[in-house]
Amino acid sequence: MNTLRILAVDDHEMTMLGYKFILERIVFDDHNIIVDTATTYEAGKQKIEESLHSFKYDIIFLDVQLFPPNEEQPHNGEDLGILARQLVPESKIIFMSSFSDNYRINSILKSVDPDGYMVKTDIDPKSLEQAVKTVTSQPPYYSSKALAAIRKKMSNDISLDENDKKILYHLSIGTKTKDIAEHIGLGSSSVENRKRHLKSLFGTEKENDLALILAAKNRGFI
Amino acid sequence: MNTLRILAVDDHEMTMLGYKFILERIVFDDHNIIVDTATTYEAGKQKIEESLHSFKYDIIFLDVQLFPPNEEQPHNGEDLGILARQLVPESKIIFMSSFSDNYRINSILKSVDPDGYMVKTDIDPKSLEQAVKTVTSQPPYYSSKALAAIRKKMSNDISLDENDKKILYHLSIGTKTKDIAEHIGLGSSSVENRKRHLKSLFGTEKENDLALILAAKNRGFI
DNA sequence: CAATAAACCCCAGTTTTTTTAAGGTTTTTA
DNA sequence: TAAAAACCTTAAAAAAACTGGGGTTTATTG
Repeated sequence: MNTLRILAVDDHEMTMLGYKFILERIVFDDHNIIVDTATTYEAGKQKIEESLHSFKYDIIFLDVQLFPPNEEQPHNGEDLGILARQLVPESKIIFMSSFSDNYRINSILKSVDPDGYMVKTDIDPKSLEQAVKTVTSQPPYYSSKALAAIRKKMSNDISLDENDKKILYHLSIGTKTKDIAEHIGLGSSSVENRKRHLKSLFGTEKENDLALILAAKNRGFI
Repeated sequence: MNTLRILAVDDHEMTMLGYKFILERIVFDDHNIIVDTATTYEAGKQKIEESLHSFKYDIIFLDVQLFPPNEEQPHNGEDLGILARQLVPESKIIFMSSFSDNYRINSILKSVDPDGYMVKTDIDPKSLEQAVKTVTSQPPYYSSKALAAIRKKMSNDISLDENDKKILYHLSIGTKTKDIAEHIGLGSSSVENRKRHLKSLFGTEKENDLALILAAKNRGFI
């Protein structure tokens, strides 16, 4: 009878409890599942550090958004994921995110390369169980909506450099062109040129920024 | 009692029969599953065209390799997929491939964007059933090894243009540098430059082509 | 509604990147 | 051991990207 140790980090106490309840009920070979929980970056970090010298977590569930989306966020789930990868590279990491925000998904898949990614609306007892089992035997596990986003990205051949991606992202959150120029260290006419170029890539020449943003969203870039 | 119509195309008669046997046994709500088969591009094409004016196939399974890998291949599974997409865009297409050849996977995901992709060694009654169900309700379905390849691709931030990809591909199949130059319409010193550039991107400076190829394979480009 | 700011467009000059050709050295192949 | 291919360096040409300026249009805002 082995023990499968899971750490779940989510800022909502109640959803945490839900996860714990479901996860510990999973029947998995002759495994005994124990779930630790944390609701903040700090607490999560501490749990992981403590585990270093005793048991190590087999699976770490991380909420991307560890704060209400207004206040200053010193660290988010992505940071914790990067940290966890360094400290315990053998632990499987599964991200949970409320929105299927492609830009975020893409970014996390690159920075952390988690063993699993679940969009919250896809999460239910069944998918959780599937995630745990898949991740331990043959990762990765991506939930249905995550897969749909990944599919979009894989199926289009537009390749953008970092600056183009940043421009798209900033456009989508309403940053002004002149401020975008500052952010990425380019002159504003360069940004204008790149925007024109992007619009031609996405087939929205002569249209407004909204059309560009929508096209980029459809293709999985934002 | 609905009918779910499936077409399976694979050049091996016996595996075809295996698929048919398994697929028709799937219990799926109150669906009745009927499987048509074909063993060549031509036969597959004909079945699809015939279906246009009667029933249409809900799912089309396609083997990528429709020929023994030596002879001249006028058309392969990928071509048939592209054709099927045009003729019956509402049909779900699932590719089956013997090797988890990343270049091929990437190429098919872009050209056809199938609703499913299964590496043959992943295929068994369970995964077939899973594929059929997932693809009809919330595509896509990617088998375990396909997912692993996709994960590699998503998790690395090297972005190559078409020419670089082609160079990598040709290197991997042993095309000579001077011939590569012809193929992609560049001078040979450009190809040499690009190769140097690629080697630096993949961290194999000053090493031989094999090292580059291996690194590119590991990152999911070939 | 007017005034201001931002966005947009076009141009011309500059910088950077990519391609190319040529000549010589090393490695592979036949 | 020749011949072919690959490789490297260099310098020049070509292409692409960036920049700043000036003028027009569109949005914002007081």
